[in-house]
Amino acid sequence: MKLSTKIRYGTRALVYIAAFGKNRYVSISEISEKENISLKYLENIMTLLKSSGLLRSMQGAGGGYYLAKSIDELTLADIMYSISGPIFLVRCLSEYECNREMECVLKDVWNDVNNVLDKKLRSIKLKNIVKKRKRKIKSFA
Amino acid sequence: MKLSTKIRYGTRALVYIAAFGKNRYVSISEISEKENISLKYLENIMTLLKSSGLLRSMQGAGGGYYLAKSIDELTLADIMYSISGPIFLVRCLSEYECNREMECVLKDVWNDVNNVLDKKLRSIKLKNIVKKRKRKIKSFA
DNA sequence: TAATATCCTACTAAACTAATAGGAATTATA
DNA sequence: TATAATTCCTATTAGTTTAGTAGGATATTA
Repeated sequence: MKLSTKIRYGTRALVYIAAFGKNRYVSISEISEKENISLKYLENIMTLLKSSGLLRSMQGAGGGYYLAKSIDELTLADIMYSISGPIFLVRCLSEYECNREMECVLKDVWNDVNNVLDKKLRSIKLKNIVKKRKRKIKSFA
Repeated sequence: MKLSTKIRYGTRALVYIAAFGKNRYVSISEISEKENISLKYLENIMTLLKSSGLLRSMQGAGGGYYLAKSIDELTLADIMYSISGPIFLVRCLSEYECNREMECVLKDVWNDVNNVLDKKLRSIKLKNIVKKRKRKIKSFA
């Protein structure tokens, strides 16, 4: 139940782009430097975020990444699912293969927990995080 | 974000004991057989549950395990924490070592998610699960 | 003393995580 | 038209974690 570095770094990258990438492309090298994340590793992560449609990109000098959707639309759930696939606490919630269904009550229980988690993740939008960030920076000024 | 087999098996074992272990010792071999879990592996798991105080045991022939607390008290959170240690989605929620606190807003965000998850897990008692189980078995009768 | 348990200490194969490496393709600009 | 800056693509790898296995010591009952 630990978040992977991919999810943590990926979220930071998206928050960075959301905060500093208005009307411009943000390069991996910039994010890597400012957020202190290995360039090459971040590359892998950006690829995931792009191929699941959260980011778009522009190649070549002056190029970089930009958000594919509005910051009011993108949620933590989107980010996590893009990077690690949909979250199912137990496999039987997605695939079928349990032969103990008669006796099994835990499926419903885990499903319940899963839903609570999912709902929470969906409720946290990139916009909220960026706002929070601005308030925080201000309070230090 | 998948539950480990230890957590899944451990939970099943506890539910089994809660359901069938009134006023008697339940052996690992019985649980192993009825729940289809490798005996030796289950042994490891039971040790974890015992050493964190959820189970007590009696050695020797006729011995086995029994709940150390009431089924009204034991929650999913207890079970998960006993097996895998306290759940912190990100390390900075437990240990100290982040040098980016000034800019970091994600700590609060993850903490928020963490709390929601924790609260949910604490709300699900072994008693609820056993009740659910009985209802289900009844409905098949 | 035999059978049935837990208890204890190790070992191991497979999968997953967190990177790293090298270069090809694309684009802006000097 | 070079050159620099960028994404894109394909691999490889070291380390960690997971899921399980193995063998025997110790305790208890009958």
